[in-house]
Amino acid sequence: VTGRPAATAGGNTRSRGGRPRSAEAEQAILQAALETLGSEGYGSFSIEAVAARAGVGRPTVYRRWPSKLELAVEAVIRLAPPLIANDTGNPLTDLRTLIADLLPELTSSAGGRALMALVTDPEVHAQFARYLGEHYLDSRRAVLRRLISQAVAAGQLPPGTDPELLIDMILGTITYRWLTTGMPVTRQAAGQTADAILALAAAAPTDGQTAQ
Amino acid sequence: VTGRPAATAGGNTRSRGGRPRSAEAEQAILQAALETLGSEGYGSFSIEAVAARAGVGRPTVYRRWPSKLELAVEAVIRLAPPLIANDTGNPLTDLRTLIADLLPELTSSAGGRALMALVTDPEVHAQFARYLGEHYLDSRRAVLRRLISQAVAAGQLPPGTDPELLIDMILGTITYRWLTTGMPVTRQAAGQTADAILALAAAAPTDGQTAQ
Amino acid sequence: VTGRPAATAGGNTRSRGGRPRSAEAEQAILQAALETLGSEGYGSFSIEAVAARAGVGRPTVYRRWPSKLELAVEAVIRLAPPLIANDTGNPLTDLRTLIADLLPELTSSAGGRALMALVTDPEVHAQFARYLGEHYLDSRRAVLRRLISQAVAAGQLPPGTDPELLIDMILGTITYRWLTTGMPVTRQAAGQTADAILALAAAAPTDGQTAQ
Amino acid sequence: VTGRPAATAGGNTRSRGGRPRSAEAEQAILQAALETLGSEGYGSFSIEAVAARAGVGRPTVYRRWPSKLELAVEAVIRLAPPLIANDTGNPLTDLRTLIADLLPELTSSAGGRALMALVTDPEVHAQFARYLGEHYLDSRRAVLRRLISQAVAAGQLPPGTDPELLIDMILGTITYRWLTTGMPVTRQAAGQTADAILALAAAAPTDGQTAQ
DNA sequence: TTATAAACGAGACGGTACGTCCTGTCTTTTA
DNA sequence: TAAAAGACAGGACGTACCGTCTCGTTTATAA
Repeated sequence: VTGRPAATAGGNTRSRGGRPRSAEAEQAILQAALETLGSEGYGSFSIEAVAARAGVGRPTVYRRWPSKLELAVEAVIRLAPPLIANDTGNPLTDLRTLIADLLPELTSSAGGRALMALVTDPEVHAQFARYLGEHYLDSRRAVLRRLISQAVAAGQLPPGTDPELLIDMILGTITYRWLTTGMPVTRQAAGQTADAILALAAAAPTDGQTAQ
Repeated sequence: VTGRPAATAGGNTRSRGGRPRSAEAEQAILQAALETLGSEGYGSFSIEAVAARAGVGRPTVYRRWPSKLELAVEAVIRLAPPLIANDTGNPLTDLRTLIADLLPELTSSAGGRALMALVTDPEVHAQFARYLGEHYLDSRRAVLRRLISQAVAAGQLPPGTDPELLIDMILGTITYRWLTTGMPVTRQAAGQTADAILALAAAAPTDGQTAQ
Repeated sequence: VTGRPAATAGGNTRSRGGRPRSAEAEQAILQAALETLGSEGYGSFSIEAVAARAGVGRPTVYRRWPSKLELAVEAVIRLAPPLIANDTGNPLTDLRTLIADLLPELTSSAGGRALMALVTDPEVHAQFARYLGEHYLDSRRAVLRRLISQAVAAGQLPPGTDPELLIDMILGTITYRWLTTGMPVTRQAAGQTADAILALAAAAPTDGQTAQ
Repeated sequence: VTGRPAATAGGNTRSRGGRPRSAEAEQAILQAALETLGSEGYGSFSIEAVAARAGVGRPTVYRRWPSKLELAVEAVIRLAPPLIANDTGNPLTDLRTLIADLLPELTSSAGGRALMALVTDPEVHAQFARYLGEHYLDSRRAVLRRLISQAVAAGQLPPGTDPELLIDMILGTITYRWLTTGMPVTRQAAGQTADAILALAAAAPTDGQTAQ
């Protein structure tokens, strides 16, 4: 893998004549892939099944994505809904609410479970962590980072707060609990954990360096 | 799955006659499974390959473990080395050192990567989170919990410290970073992250409730 | 194969001490073998199935018969009913009746089909033709041969009649038809064919040599 | 079995798209099957071995023939050489020569033994007797039937001769002897038996009915 | 317009692994 | 010391997908 997994998209390299690739087929494949991922999991996710569900020949899939891994990544990224924060005027509350909403949805919905399957799969992560970061995670972290900055500016978090560490702590802790206990992530549990971590961050000494 | 995945001998149920199962075969299978997991990853981990590497017939594997999932879990659990903490007299330092040693090894060694593959696989975690917890994770958490209690007793951490939350925060944060960045976990990075989180925990107000 | 396939029977070789072989087991195995042969055919005839049906361990079968071939032969031979001719005073009629009765039973009953499976299996026949002849076929041919001799003595068949050829012609023709058409052998069809061949034999010139 | 065992292309049914089946693969499989049948016998005849010998994937075999039985039948039928009679002007001699040549070859050559294995296997015969007859045996019987008709026309055999019975008698007798004695069928033995039976048939009274 | 080039669905190709069944051998306990 | 029970290494079974490769058809651009 070269860092850019799919030989798809672009659209600009319409080199010479011939029938162009069908946008309908592409959409149907991605949709079918996401549904299959959500219902079967990544382990039982087969190109054969995706092609069949999309009503498409197998080579039509391979023409676009060289392996089921690339396909799965693309499906999740392209079809994921954007992350949007409320704006109540209280950034810390907004952050807390966002987390409490995000994590349950991420660990239970079809697309969310598909994404978690990809993020937590060791083979995927070795090859696609950077790609996933650039095309998916970074933009979502930016939302959280902005809320944290606003909270610092509003005096709700100390000036020395490391936003990256705080993001990883909140998401990492909840995810880790989900992984190791297998219990579903409820809004309440996610909110409580976020609260506890934010409380710790808020109590950090102003002059101290929490930085890593 | 019934919570105890393998029908692999409590050893006591030698009900009636018949040749007993070969302990050598069992050991060879587990060893081969662990090596295969480490070198190939869980995705390309096949019972066929394990049986061949162990010099054993395929049915001999199936007799003990009904699927590759059960086999992989068992191999990791049974062959994992115990978690042992130093005792320098400073529990916080011991904890920091343990984390700085544990995580790099966990995310790079053969057995460690196999374990991470299992813990982070969504299908595994759904079926085996409880089993993994009881047979593997709980005993290891206990070591960390003990160190935290000692640190609280020594006044290094405030009395209200929630040990479970602290453990999840440290392990979760580092694991999450590893998963989302794909970068190897170095001793230094793990140590720094542990330091930062422990500093936050140490700075928490004594009378406040960090509890969840 | 040594000509005497089974290390069984005898009963006299109770050489040294120890638990004697169970006659019940032996009988149960032979009976189970015959039933299995009749219902499944020689192709799907497995030692495993025979042992299970007989309520016996697999090694108990192997201890007596080294392969399923030996077992099948033994089962057919030991459990086959004797061939008994009527005696109406007319040897040709007796012969005709015997054939008309024998062949349908041979090609439809459990034991009969088992025997046919053995006789007509090319691998069996190569290894066991002599053994089968000595222990089974020869004694049955003798009955037919006696009837033919009586018919010759009674002037119903010419003096030059070759009894062996006549037997092979009658049995061979009917068997061959059964094999190549797959149609069940009825009493009527067997009788008609026997009649036609006996008529040919009866019409042979007295002084001529039919001999082979 | 539907009477036509293989879904193996009348060749005309190229209904809808898709890569057509490889004629090379088909030929290689049939050839390999015939060789394996001849050298191993039907009992040890495995699809696995055939596929390997043909240099073909196992599913490629199963795609054409649902079981080893269908494959074996097809291999024998499709690759069998045609039966061709001499024409010396004396039909009875031609018939006698044909039999004396045919039977030894049938019971000793690779393809011949394969065919005998199929014809004499009780499971095969129950399912494929009609199919074998229509696609193989009938055309070969026609050659013999023609010779017999010529012999009748030439006065060498009586007018009432039943050609079917005569064919079954000759082939059945020789085959039966081969099966029950296990001795190889020599030209001489086959010729002598044919002579004896033809002599009986020739001596039948002209006005009598030998018919069945 | 008419080639031409490429995508399309369909499906066969050589393979690999699956999980099951049976083979013939070997232990172990029970009688 | 044989019997029953059952595990052993091995190997074939028939199935499901893999990723690649023809096919015959369809569809746009380029000549």
